[in-house]
Amino acid sequence: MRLTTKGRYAVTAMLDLALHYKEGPITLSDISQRQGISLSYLEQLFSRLRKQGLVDSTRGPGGGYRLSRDAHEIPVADVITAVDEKVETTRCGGLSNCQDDHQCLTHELWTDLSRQIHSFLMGISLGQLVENKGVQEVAARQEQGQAEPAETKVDVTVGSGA
Amino acid sequence: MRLTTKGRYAVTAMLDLALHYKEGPITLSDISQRQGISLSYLEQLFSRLRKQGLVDSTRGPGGGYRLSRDAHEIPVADVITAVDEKVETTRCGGLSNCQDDHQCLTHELWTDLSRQIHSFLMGISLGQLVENKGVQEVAARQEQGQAEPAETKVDVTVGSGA
DNA sequence: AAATACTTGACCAAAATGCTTGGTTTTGTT
DNA sequence: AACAAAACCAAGCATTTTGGTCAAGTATTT
Repeated sequence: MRLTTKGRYAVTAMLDLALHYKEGPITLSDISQRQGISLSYLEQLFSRLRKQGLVDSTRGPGGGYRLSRDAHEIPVADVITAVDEKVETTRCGGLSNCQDDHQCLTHELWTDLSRQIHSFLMGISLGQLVENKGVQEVAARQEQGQAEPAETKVDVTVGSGA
Repeated sequence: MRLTTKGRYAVTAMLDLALHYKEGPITLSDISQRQGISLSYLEQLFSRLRKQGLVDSTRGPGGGYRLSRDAHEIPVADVITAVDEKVETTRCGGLSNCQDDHQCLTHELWTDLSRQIHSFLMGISLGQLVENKGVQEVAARQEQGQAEPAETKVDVTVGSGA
């Protein structure tokens, strides 16, 4: 599980898509302007995202991209793994290159961690991010504006709030 | 929070250090041979790790590196952030470059996620990884060898096994 | 037909990666 | 004192990845 700027671009673009879900197909030009990502780089990213079935595309005038399913059904992990090709160059992958136990063991420790990170990101959907932030926005507006009924307060702390 | 191969090398090396904690100072040559990482690359990484106070060094013959504190006191997040320089080129970081709400909002969504990942990795220590794997090793040996009392069976599935 | 907008592929400069080389210091050992 | 083992340091280099440009398509709607 890698997490580079490339993945960030992809997640950002997908979040943009989630935010404008109701407006029908969104063009890459729109995303490019709103998020400050070059159009052609977006094209590369969305080529991958489409092949992974995360987005649907509509061609022709009025066309664009749409999330293939509800934002809550799209884990962040899927977006990230879609854009960076799996070149998981594990040193002792195919070959039995590990003489002593140590190399294999440490390697396993890493993959163990990697697996944990992956399943953590599988548990976070685009929908959750949007919702969390949406709730926060509303809460902030309520605090600034006037004290609305505080029943809508929701615990949105997913991590441990560092 | 980035998560690249560079961070992986660092974590792997630190895990190696944790595993051989009792043997006194560990030389980079040892780590290089065991983990298959080039010596000079290790030097670069450990320069950062030392400056961040994660390891102590001893020079001269018989010298080497040691974890500066117990492996349980070293979160994985610290190791990773130590080695990749913070070039967090946030587009609308210092400048008020965000015209419309959308750009800022999506940006916030990303940093929100990034924060969650960071705090998640703050919750995992090198010691935990070693311990988890240690338990697994023991369990595996018990299964392979002979049916020992099954009370020692422990659920070590931390992720969801993706 | 024409405009729109996705698709594909080649290509490219800049940056990061992982490593090499060649030192210098420090320090224990002989 | 001489030597060797190790940490330290810095310049440079080949490769890959990033992020992007350019150009030539193809499909769809108006």
